[in-house]
Order: sequence, then C-alpha cells, then structure tokens
Amino acid sequence: MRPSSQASSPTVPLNRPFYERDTVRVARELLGKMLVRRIGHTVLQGVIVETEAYRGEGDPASHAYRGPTKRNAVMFGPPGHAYVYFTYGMHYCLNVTTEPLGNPGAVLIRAAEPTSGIEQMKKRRRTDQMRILANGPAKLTQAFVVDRNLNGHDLTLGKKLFISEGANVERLEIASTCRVGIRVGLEKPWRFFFRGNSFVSKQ
DNA sequence: CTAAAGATGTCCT
DNA sequence: GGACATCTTTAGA
Repeated sequence: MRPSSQASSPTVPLNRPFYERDTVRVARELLGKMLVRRIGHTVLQGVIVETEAYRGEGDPASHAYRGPTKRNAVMFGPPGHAYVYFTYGMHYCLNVTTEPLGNPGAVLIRAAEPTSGIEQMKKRRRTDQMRILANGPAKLTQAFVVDRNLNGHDLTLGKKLFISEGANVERLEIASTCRVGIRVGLEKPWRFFFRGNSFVSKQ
C-alpha cells in the first residue's frame, strides 16, 4: 500500500526548465507525457500522443509570426503556461508555451489517450467511443474541459491543469510530418505522433 | 469600418 | 470528398 498522499496523485508537474527550451524539441519530448486536469475532486488524465510545434519569426504558420498581439501575448510570455485560443467560432485549442521569456513559441497538444476520468470525458464529448474522445485539438479541449478561462494558466503549479511524466507508456516509434490544417509553413516537419497509436488524429 | 480566413469537427453523399 | 456551423481576430480600405 502506498501512502494516501501518493495514492491517486498524478505525480509532479514538469518544471519550468523543461518548457524553457527549443520549441520543436519540447514538442517531441511531450509525447508520452501525462496531461492532467483537475476540476474540484475530479481528475481527468491522458497520455499525450500527438503534438505540433509553432515558433515565431520564420514560422508563417504561427500566431506569433507577425509579432505580439492581444491574442498571442501568452506565446511571448514565460514558458510553461497554457496558451488557449478560440477558433472557427466554436473550438478551443490548447498549447503550452516554450522558449525563454520574450522569445515566442508554443506546442499544440493535438491528441491524447485517455487514462482517467473517462466517463466524464464521454459525457462531455457525447460519445462512448474511446478513440474519438481526444483525437484532435478541439476534441481534446472538450474532453478535458479546457477553455479561455485557462489561457495563461501556469502549468508548473500542479493545480487545475498541468503535465507530468507518463508512467507505463507504450514506447512506440515517433513519426513526424507537416502540421495539420495550415496553408503555409508546410515544409516544416513539426507534427509529432506515436506511429500506430489509435488515439492519434490522423496516421 | 468591413471582410475574410481560421493550428476544426460533424454530418452528409 | 464536401458542406457547413459560428465568431474572433486581423488585414486592408
């Protein structure tokens, strides 16, 4: 028996130095990590299986490409914070900020394999099918109850939203392709995912 | 001020 | 493979 203080604890959040690095590297290394969302006494968890890197200067697909604005301000702030934006009039997408303060960068969390709070997620997503609970950036935010209220949230505090080391993760081969849903910057292979994992948005 | 596109998902054929 | 929902942000007049 483990001590009760550790029993269902989703472990320790990744620290600031993890995020304060090259965006593409962070995107790759976030695969296999555990995304954790706490809502009161409820805990939703899932293993990250797909990510995309977005930089600033030199990356025309990035919101930060043309410099800071009200929307992308968080991307220019300190690393290890949530950048949540609203798109297509109805969807939210979750990113984690990277790079040192003042240097824009973020990693889009595109898909996760749910491991805890699955019943809650099924309810939120209005489906019983495991594979489509969080296999896309907007499906993921719906399943994990992430919206504009979490924009700017510090991910190193281990409170409402954070990421920790993933345990017992099947170590699949990491594949990289061009990013999804963009019209520019297609030459950059900055989408990463576990090849063969059925919770990825697209193989 | 006006307009168009958007780091998408769902339903339809 | 394609239409469409829906609204914020940004670019341009």
